[in-house]
Amino acid sequence: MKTLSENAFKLMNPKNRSHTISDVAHRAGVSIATVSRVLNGTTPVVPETAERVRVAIEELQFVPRTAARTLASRKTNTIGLILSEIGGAFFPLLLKGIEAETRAMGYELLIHSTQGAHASQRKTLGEHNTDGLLVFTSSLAMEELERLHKINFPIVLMHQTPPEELPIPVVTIENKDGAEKLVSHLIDEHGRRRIVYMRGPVGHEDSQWRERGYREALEKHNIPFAPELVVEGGFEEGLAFANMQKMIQDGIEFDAVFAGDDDTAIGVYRALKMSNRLIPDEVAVVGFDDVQFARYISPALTTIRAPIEEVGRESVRQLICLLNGEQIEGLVLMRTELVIRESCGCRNHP
Amino acid sequence: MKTLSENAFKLMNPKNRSHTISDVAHRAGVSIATVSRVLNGTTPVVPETAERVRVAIEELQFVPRTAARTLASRKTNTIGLILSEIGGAFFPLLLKGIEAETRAMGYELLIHSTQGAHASQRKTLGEHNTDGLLVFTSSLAMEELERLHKINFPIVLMHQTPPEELPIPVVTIENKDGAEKLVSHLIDEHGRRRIVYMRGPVGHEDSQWRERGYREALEKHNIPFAPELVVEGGFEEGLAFANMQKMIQDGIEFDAVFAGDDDTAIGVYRALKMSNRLIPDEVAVVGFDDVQFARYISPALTTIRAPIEEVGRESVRQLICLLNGEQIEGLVLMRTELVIRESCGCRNHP
DNA sequence: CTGAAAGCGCTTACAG
DNA sequence: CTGAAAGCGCTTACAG
Repeated sequence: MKTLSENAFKLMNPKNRSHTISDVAHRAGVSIATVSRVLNGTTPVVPETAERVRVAIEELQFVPRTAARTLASRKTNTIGLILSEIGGAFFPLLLKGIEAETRAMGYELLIHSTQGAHASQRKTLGEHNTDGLLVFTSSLAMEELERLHKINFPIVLMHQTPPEELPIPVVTIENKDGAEKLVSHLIDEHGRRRIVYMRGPVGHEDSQWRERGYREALEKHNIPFAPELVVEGGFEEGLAFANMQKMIQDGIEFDAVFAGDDDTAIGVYRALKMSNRLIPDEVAVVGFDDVQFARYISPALTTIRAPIEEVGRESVRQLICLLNGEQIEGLVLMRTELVIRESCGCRNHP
Repeated sequence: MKTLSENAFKLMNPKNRSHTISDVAHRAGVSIATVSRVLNGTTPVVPETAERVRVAIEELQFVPRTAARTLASRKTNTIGLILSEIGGAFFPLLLKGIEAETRAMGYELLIHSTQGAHASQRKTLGEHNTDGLLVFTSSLAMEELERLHKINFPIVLMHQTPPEELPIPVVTIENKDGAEKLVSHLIDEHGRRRIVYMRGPVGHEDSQWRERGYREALEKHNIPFAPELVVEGGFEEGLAFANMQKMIQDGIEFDAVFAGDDDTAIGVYRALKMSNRLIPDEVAVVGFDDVQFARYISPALTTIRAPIEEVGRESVRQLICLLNGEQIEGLVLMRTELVIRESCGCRNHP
């Protein structure tokens, strides 16, 4: 019979190092292969033996080293997330969805932002440390994307269509449809006809689709497209403010503004208020995204709700299908939803 | 002389597997030890040899497997971040700081949220996959914290003091000082004397410090503390709204509200507006954090700016000192700053 | 159902 | 400055 102190001694770690699988094997009187089996449940093990192993694991507080597992199994069990900027109002939602689903699927999440100047540094995320990549940025060098695609490395893009020669799956939202609903609402319900579109940065895919939705809404209502009504808002408050102010000074007439996103709407609000134009009476304003502050600004912003968190979850699901060698669809379009508040002219605020 | 196709063939990977260090060694005509040396710069290598190795690495697009490195070197080169919730307005700033600094220091970042029900599952972040942990949540089981501390595993806590028996370093902000400045401003500049404090959840450390600052400001101005003026706001809009409304119905008099954080302030705004009390004329309102929407709500919120991003950066720095075996201070308190806008009664909005 | 052994792809004393 | 070899801590055919 062991005394307590003997037992305590056995539990100590002589080299002051964490225990390994062979410590467990010794303690349970089995081979390391057997320990590995009960750890992974890969092969049946006699119940009593398994129990002994489990007890040993518990007593030694054994946790297998990830690196050793990865090296031996050639699976990292890790998903990499590459994104451009961590700021921004919708980023938390995206990450929340990605984190939750990654965890639920039993994977780890490694994240990298490409903002800052470390782009040219040594490889960050790739085959050497992940099983697959989620890419939410156009700043991942095209050649790197090409290389990864060539070696058949699993990738899922978010909010961005790949070049034709690289058929990489995409998860994104119904930008065009949402924009069309929004602009149609302004026309149908509020009789607006001179509607400004404050677009995002040149080449920004979300913005391009929103512009198409804008144009389609005009067409459907037989309103001619007026080029002077499309101005850059940059998807940011400052530029939106400046350019809105400029339009006003230039005397361009309009009775509504479709801000490219909610941040843009903030700039538009500021410019309109500064020149004493009433929102929504004189100028209706609508945004896109439905970020947190949309309901708090005054008047509360009518906008499109994008299922950002769900985009995150779905991207992970798609990627994991890919990892499992399953065939997946090339494009997942998530539905968007019109959220009516006050800034469009509707008064029925809850 | 090699023909192009011969060369191309050599570059191909027969087993359709990524190249390893020995592929590089063969190609450069050296041992794998030498390749490792030029890779890590650990030992001097003759320049011409090093160059040949570099060329081979480039040609084969060789990237060393992280797992193999980790296993051999016993260093994961990875920092783990454990947090409770990913939502919330200040989370992006925190993560941004952490990510940037982690990257700058040449580490990887593994993140885990403890929200959701996977708490009891197998170990997530620990000695088996990271070199150290950043903990921003009280939900990491105390026993796990104890275990890690016992094996001398590097940990840095954020916004939370450890129990006395676990001297784990902490990085947090000057809550008390900030609150005191804020409340003193209300008293000195705006003559308020019946100031409500809407505190956060019971046991929330940030809230407790803010309450102390509140009390000290009162004391300094010889204003007696009135228990009925401290109510729970829960650090969330909904509860803040409900309890503010209740105070008003109960006929409790007050001329200012120190909302525990900016989210709380939103709820306070809503309740005050609903009962037609003018902000700031009848009731001054101030928040804490200075999240994005603080400047956009109407009237613009006077609040305390907390250097969240810097908290993130500093935590990483502290942790890495710990990893390097350096001694660090037990507590880092980041300074907070008063941001005066309109809701306190000051009109000098930029 | 179980064990002995090879192997995953690196790093790092140890010699030379 | 360089190489041969041991070793990091697991998984996984292969036998039995």
